[in-house]
Amino acid sequence: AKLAGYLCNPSSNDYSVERLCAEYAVEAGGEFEEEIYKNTALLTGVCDTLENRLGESGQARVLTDIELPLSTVLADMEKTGFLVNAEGLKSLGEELLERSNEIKKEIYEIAGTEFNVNSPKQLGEILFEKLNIPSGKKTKNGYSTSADILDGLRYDYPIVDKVLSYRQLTKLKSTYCDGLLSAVSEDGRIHTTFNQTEARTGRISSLEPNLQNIPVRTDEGKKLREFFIARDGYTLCDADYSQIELRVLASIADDKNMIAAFNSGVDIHTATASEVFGIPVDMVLPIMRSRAKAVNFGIVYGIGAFSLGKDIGVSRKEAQMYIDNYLKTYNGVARYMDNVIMHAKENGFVTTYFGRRRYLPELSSSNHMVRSFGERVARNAPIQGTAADIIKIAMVNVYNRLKSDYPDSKLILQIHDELIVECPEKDKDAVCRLLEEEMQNAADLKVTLSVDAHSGKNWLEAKG
DNA sequence: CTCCGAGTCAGG
DNA sequence: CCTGACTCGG
Repeated sequence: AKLAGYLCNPSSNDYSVERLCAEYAVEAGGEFEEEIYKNTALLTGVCDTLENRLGESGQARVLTDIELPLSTVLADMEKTGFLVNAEGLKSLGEELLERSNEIKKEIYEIAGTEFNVNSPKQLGEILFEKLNIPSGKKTKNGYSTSADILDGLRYDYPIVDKVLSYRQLTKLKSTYCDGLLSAVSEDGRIHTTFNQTEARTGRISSLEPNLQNIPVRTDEGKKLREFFIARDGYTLCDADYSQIELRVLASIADDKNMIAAFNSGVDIHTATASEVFGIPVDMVLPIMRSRAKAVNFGIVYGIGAFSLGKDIGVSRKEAQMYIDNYLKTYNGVARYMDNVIMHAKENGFVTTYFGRRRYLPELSSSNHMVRSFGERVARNAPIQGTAADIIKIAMVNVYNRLKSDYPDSKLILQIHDELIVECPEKDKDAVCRLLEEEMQNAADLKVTLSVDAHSGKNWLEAKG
């Protein structure tokens, strides 16, 4: 009932039978001697209603073929958990504490006073009032001290550089070293909880602890992944989709140029730059690729010139020019983006390739901000949601094949476009091939899905 | 002591 | 665009 309720309205936040009965006007009817009989009647009634709704909205298969079988897979993943090297986490935590304390002292010296660096309020006062560093005003209660503001000041003001370093170290220490350590169970493993009815796009989320946001982008953060390990005699196999969301976009927009770009085998951002700037692939400069990459991301997110300009540090006007050129190159994407909003305004919802819905009441708001938000979501949700559907299908298929062919191998984690299996060492190559095959074949799109799989004794190594 | 919003930052 | 955790401060 909960999963059916989620599919009927993924924007809700309570799928209890009680709440569902209220939402869909289900009543038990008659008198009941005991509470449990009444609850059973309500549950039966609400299941009938939801089943009908799913049939009418074309989501019956999303429930029966994706979400219900997935729930078993997720339960098994939670139960299995991920083995960690707790000693390693602990000593890294101690090292981070020492280093952050050093930096904290240096910050106090430059500031000429001791204060709580972790308090944005106090930090803002020190930096932008006491030290008169130019501020890029913002926030309700004062100055913004966020990384994107401080980043532009770090080379001119040593204290800013130190604050950013301090923040990085304390983040790693508190959220990851301490946070993960407190989540290690008796068996030495971390058992996250997967929430299957939280994300409005159809993704799953991970909490207590969140294993879907373990650092990877910085070298400092990456080290953490060495402490996520396979048990003795076992290996980790890690497989991830390459550019799944852009491939989904190329396919559902049926954009001939973007499909050709993927089929060319050239790195997609380089290929995009080559198309947009009208130059050969080998003439693409790093800055051009970087711009093209930002636009590719921006398009997937449904963002406009304002956010894009802010992201890549150019004017709104210049950003608009990039977007215009991009949409001229990928005119199928342009057509798709218009159509999806038209459809959404007509029907009040958008759908993924597999029929999953998201309702968008924001589109009929009289508030421009709210409406624009609705339009960005309308552009993004089908893409993000289709990618989520695809990896869910892959997970169910991987789970079934492992269970029959490699019963000692276990799926242990999903991170939106990535799957991790812990398998006996001798099976690692076969399991990598299995992952690649099932992930690639999870959906038949107009662009082939590309998957890279690697193995290793720890997560960092298995990432390849 | 608990709760909550805001700010910040980790991932996709 | 989609999430979750930690910290501060009320």
